Amino acid sequence: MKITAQEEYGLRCILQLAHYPPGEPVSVTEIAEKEGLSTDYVTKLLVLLRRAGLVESIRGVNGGYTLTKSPENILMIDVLQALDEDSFFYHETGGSDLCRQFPGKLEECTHVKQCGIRPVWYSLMQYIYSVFSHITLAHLMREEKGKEFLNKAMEPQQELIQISEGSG
Amino acid sequence: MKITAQEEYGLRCILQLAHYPPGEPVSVTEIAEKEGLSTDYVTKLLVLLRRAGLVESIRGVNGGYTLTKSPENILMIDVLQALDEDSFFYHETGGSDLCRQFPGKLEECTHVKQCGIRPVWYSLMQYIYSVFSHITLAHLMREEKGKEFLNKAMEPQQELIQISEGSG
DNA sequence: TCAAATCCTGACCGCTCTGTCAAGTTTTTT
DNA sequence: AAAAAACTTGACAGAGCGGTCAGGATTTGA
Repeated sequence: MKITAQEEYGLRCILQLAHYPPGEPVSVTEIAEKEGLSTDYVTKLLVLLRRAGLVESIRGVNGGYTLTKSPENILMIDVLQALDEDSFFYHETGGSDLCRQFPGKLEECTHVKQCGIRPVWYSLMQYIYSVFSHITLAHLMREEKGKEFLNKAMEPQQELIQISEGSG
Repeated sequence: MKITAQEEYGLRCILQLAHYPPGEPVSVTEIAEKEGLSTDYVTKLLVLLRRAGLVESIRGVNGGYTLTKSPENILMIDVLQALDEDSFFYHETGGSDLCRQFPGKLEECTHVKQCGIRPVWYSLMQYIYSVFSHITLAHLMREEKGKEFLNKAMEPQQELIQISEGSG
């Protein structure tokens, strides 16, 4: 299980933008310096975020990037999805969609009917999706200042699957 | 965020072994057929599991692989770690270890002192680690038979970080 | 109008991951 | 012994990811 570089670095870049007043564009050069990344790479990441409508660009001298919404209204889930369309937690259903990524070569995935693994992935996926749906850029900024919010965000938001823990 | 192919397929293979009585070796050929994978690939996966001490091999005609412990005593966390040493959730500390994977080029990671992102990764990591530490191969087999156990396994096992959810 | 600052885009290179191939070793059976 | 069934190992090819490069377009300011 891996976090991709695009997710990590892209999230850092958009968080940099959140530190500036709305309407004040921040140049790629500045973000790159602050994060220790190349300007070309930061550009690539911001393009992904722009295509997702999370940031917008202003060209020419004194141009740069700004958020399209206030940090309170930008969800971590949307940022991560913009940076990796095939994220683990981004599968709409608990059905065969989850199997499609690792099909094997059989006509039908061996596990379609009696799979013990898929429900685990699915529950985990739901949980992660829920957590990232409750965290905004504003939360991350508050966390930077030591104002922890995570305990609340990490609480499961729903019943997942019926309990039935018999003896060993 | 991604689940690697090795994690997915390796987990499936060891779960196949769990379906057989202890001491009865299962050949690579048989597992490969059941999962729709090539024998060479299944071999590669089982070697990883063997090196981690989770399965053992018996050579020669009528040989194959068996579990080294009963399914009740094989944890999903150990299987996944055997299949991907660099898993997201397998970082011992919440310190700079988590940053080391995505350092950027600065002398010191920009985020060492005031990082709003790392605490999120760390909390999530702890949660996932905890979940996988409570799920055994026996659980997965019960799940196959429709005896759900997941709700209990998905419950957070500990306080994560101090609550402090102020307004907006 | 020219230079500078800035964003835009696609091609590209190297590395890791995925999965295969090939040659070899061990054990059983006949 | 010889053949067959099985595991062992390392090399390797293709695809995808991570990150760079080069050339172009837009805007501002002198």
